Amino acid sequence: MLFTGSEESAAVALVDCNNFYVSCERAFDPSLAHRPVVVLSNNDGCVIARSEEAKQLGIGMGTPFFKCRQQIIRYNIRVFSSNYALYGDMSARVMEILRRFSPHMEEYSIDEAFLECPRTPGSCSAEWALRLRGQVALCTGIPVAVGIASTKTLAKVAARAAKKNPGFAGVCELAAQGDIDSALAGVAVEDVWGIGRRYAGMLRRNGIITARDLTRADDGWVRRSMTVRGLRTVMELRGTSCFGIEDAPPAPRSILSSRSFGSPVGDPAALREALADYISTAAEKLRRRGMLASAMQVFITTGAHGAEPSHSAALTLALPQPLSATPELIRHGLTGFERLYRTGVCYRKAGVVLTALQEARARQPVLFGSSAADERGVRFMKAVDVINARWGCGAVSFAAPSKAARAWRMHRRFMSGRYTTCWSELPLVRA
DNA sequence: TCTGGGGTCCTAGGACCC
DNA sequence: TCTGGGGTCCTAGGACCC
Repeated sequence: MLFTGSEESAAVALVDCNNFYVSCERAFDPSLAHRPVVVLSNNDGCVIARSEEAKQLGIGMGTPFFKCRQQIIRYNIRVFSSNYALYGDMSARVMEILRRFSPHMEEYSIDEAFLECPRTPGSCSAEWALRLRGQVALCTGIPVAVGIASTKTLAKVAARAAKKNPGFAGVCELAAQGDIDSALAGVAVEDVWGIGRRYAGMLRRNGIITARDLTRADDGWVRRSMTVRGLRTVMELRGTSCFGIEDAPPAPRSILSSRSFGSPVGDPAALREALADYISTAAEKLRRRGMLASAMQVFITTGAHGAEPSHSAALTLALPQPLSATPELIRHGLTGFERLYRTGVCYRKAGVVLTALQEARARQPVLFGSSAADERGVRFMKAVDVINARWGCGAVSFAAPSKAARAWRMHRRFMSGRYTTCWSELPLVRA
């Protein structure tokens, strides 16, 4: 191999936590080892994480809970509601360890990170990956797979191979073209990163079945039928890097907070209460990012399931000035709600999206109105955030009072403890 | 009875401008 | 019948990700 200095691009590693949510539960409950375990989405709606044992029993990703309940009982599968306080904290611990292994790292999702492989003389990438894997396991108890290749998309393929082959010890490096080709021939086109259900169907109808077939497709055709994103994916599979490692994540462009209700809700007072709650959550996230929103979208929907006619309504509101204060955002949001709500309709879900975001620092002073009142508002919200950080979320909250039963609150019937983020729920160890 | 939530990017098409 | 051309900005919708 001829090295040509700057043209030689560094290898990319994808570190992927195995069955992350299940692994988090197992880290605090050793009795779950080697047993089938699943974790459910919000509202205990569908299966979003499965242990290997559960996968082998045929529990599919995304299966609604009510559809696999019989299987769960029959095979004595352990079930958990999703515990994001726990998973988020465990993720932060894993990421902190990974950061020690590379100067360039992108936190890609709650359970994945892309790292630039440091090129240390005399030490190969696979050894580096094994050390990294050992550290994460030692410090957090979370098993990870590592895939190494010249592009992110190929690193994804490598990580899959690392998980699938027990002989690989959780690490797979794809470097030689022959290895890459045979790996791609074994990957179905729908399993390629960036190819979803729609594109996969279209590709299959055109005789493109595997990732290897895709590398041989015509560029112009790919560009026309799958946009430039699709073409970039194809280039990446061929070894040309198109997606860089983004170590400084760009500021978010929108912030969303929404929930499906525990049970359908028709009472407008209860809907207002739910919406106010979601707006509070979104506003808190907004302030934590040091940002302001100039527009918000409110929506309510009956959902597409069941025989009843579905009704979805959404409204985008331009705010009079960039805001982050919860009470004002609630006031505007509820004004929007009044225009959306239809009497007699039972809704299943509501939410809010904050958009047209900007840095709070870059804020223009208000032309009309009092900046002193503004200042007071900012100090007030800061105080509320501090209290909630100290005493737990919801210690101080903004009410849109309702006498209605809290039917909209989500179901979480199988919740484990917040072992790492709440003093009263620390795990007990017996001698 | 019971089907998640939170994001990004890209394109097409319309409004609007000169 | 004919009815400019070129550009920007915005939004909705569709695709994707975990």
